[in-house]
Amino acid sequence: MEVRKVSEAVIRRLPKYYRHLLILQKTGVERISSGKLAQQMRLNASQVRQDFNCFGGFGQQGYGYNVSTLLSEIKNILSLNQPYRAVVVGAGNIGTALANFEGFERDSIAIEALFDIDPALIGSSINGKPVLHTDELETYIKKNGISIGIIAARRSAAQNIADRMQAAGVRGIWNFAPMDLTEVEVPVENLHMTDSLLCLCYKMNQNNLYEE
Amino acid sequence: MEVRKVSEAVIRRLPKYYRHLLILQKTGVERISSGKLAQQMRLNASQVRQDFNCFGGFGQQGYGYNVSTLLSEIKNILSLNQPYRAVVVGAGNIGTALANFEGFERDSIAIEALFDIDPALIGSSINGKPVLHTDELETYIKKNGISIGIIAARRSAAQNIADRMQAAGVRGIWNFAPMDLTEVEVPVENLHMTDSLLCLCYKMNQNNLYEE
DNA sequence: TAGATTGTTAATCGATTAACAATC
DNA sequence: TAGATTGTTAATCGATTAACAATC
Repeated sequence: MEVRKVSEAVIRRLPKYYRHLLILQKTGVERISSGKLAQQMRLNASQVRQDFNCFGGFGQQGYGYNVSTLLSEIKNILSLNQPYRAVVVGAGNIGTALANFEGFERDSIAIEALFDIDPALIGSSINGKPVLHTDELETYIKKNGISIGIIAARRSAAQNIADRMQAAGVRGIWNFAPMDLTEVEVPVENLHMTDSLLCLCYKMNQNNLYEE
Repeated sequence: MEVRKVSEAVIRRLPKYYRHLLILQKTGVERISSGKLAQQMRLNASQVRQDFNCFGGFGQQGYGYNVSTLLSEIKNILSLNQPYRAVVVGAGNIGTALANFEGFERDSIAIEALFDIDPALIGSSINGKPVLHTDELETYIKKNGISIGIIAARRSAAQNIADRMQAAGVRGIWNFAPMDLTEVEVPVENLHMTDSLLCLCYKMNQNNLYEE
């Protein structure tokens, strides 16, 4: 299975396929054609086939795709067959919400600890996860084989945290701080909540009909 | 200022311009060229000019763009010159984080109440915002002129909530539930946190160099 | 005026969609 | 075998980038 440059657009669709296939499997659907899948997900059948063929052909002419096979292939493409250990820096609203959220566990992504500089928080725990002083970040990452660093701190601290996470050896950074990190070699996924909300404000005031 | 179909890609860049210009203004920068702005934001100068020209020309040949003017134009494009009242359905992790988050207020977006069906939560308040029973959703939206509905409930409830929000008159929906809403006429912005995390997992396992 | 930089048209690049031969 | 549907190539569409005349 030879993987070439996969476009960002394709990558962003992968979790959607994954989600949808999980539902299909749970519903007991055994096979699905690109046409049906496209219809359900509001995509184009050609696009679905093109997407899958970025990673090799998982289908069978005249039959379609076996849901379980496809699901496990996509799970594999997303590298969800290995566990991930994560830490969150910033035990504020977002950090707390993430620590309380159980949904990542299905994908074997476990938040193991939080870090903050607020003395009132240090030593406490959130959903059973310890809140430690940010000074201990590097040591903890190294000692516990943490591969994902989550930045849920204020903007002004984000770059420094990213640098330190990277130096300590994380393999990826999930950034909630509303800024673009620079000089980071590991992959960064930004999740800027406010940006999304502002896009909504924009769209709310366009008189375009939102009905493709 | 004649506005034609603005592409999704352009729309998604608008909040980033807004954010960056806010910083420039705060730093006391008075004017900026498309070239400089592009460099700072890691975009292309032509792209920057094209983007702005979707909405009319805000610049001046030989000078560039006045930061304050440009900022206020973009603020205007994003329709941030009006206040928005919002409610959140689902007073779980995400709902609580949103209610506690003060960052939206700068943009005059105020979360006024939360809704849930858990009797243990109803009657309480989060960051001064009441948690009400979801049965009261429609009444509240109508009575208080709520324009944004935020869905932070579980997947299985999301479509129903969306339908009810829309019927009650919200002008836009911000959806955190991991599913695609259907039959909604008002604009919907999806924010699927898990999708973003899964994209990170994908990228963490590609041996591409992430260094454009 | 000369230099800088926009607004805008044209060229390029990439992603989506269509078409169809291969084949289960 | 006939029908269905993939994998894949070709066509189309749209977004990004380049180029440059207009003009401050």
